[in-house]
Amino acid sequence: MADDKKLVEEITPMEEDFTQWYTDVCIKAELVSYSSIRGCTVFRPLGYAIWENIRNELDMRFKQTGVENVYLPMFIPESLLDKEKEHVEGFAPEVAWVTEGGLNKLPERMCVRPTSETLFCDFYKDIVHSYRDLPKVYNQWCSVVRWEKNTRPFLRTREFLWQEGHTVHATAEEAEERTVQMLDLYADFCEQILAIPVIKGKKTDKEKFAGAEATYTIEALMHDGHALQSATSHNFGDGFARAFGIQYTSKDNKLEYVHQTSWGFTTRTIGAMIMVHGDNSGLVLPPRIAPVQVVIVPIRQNKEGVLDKAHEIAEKLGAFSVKVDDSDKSPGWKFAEHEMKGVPLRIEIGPKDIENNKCVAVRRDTREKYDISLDEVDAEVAKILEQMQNDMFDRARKHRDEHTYTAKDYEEFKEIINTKPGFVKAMWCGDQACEDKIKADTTATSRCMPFKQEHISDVCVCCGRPAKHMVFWGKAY
RNA sequence: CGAGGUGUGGCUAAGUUUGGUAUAGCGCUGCGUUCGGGACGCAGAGGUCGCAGGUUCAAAUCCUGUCACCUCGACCA
Repeated sequence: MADDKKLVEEITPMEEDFTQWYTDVCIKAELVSYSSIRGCTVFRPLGYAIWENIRNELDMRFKQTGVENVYLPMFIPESLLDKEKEHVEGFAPEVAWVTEGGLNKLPERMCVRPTSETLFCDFYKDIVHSYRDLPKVYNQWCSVVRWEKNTRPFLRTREFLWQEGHTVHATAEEAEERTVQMLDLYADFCEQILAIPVIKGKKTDKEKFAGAEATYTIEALMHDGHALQSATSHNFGDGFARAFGIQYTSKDNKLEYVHQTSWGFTTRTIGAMIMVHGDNSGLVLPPRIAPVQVVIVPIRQNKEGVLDKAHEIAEKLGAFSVKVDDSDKSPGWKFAEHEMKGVPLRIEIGPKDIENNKCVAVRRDTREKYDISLDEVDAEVAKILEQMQNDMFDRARKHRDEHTYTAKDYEEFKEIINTKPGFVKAMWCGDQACEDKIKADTTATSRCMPFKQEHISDVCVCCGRPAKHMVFWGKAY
């Protein structure tokens, strides 16, 4: 009983206080630490390793679609940021400015990039001249700074890591194709690797990116029923091209403006992963993204042969990322520790097992135990991890579906949004006034107009006028 | 920026009302015994009580000022 008490003291149960649970997991699983820089966190090895795995997998997928990586400066002169009106208005409230260099005041202040559209545009205007120069499909991995007032680990920090892809194309069709292609790529990645089911759709004008013609998004539902935008892909049309003068000569010798896109995926999605899969013992990592997939805990490790056997098993599991925990902590301590850190599979090996030529494997998500013969440990582990990955996705999808409701009229809408955490599907007339009213009345926002439209009713859930779109609504992070 | 709250070893706190040797638990170091769900014994290390003034024989404690951080709102990946 005393042991149980200690366990619950470590992490606040999510039923009690989801926000506190989330913070506890981030800190106690050693994903991040608060730093002495307000609003910025330190990525500790586990947190950064997750990001590295995300980056490696995404980068590989990008490159398969023709993406090339570049790196642009982190400073943007004010005059450059000012060139696209909507864009600068969208970002102005949250940029950090550099006003001095060395001992001298700068002639023009520069911001630390909050996003790099303007820099890419400034660059593209110099290197794009002919239709032969197109398309350019560039991406950069970097950090950006947005001077947020309220911050939370992963979800909102003043500096965060991301990738930002910026492309230029000859035609509007090609740009649109790329925008959707990258959204699909993000969605597949989230579902296959992070085991997070997502809704693909288009943002309303109110919610779209500052300066974009259209913004596409993938939206996920967290365990507490809040929505989280997990990646976005924007089609800029030729708006930025006109502001920055990015023109090329076409095959028939006409001067044309390029069409552009940008798309981004951030460390925020690590927060999504925590909030979709985690439980009261801590983090639960999908096997395909876990930095350590299998941890081997020797029992009575000082006894002759036990550690050797543990390392022997690790060697047999060479196809996976395996760690033998031979620290001098007690086995019980190790169990709790690795559960907190979300290691998908634990293998226990002790003298009794060695006698029987077996080991015990325990799944992190269900705590299901398996007796595995040492002769087929690699095949069995592969099977369990595969099953776990699939089960995690299925569970998350089931949770989302069970927390997705439909509303036909405003009373029903308000009732659901205020009492049942989750998505609400409802029709919308297309007028921003209704979005504003809904937000004022309920704090819910339009998450997206899903590609898979459904007909729920003929009229807008808010004003009763003829409906144009079915919208996913929800309270968002 | 608006409203609340908190600053005492690495962490969590007690002590502040009523001034009088700086406390506890966890963690950390060493040695030994343990080991199938957060083990135990013994011995140690570690703090100018957020900062600056002031009152006093004496300040973590009282007074003045200041800084930092947290939570909740409005804004946002």
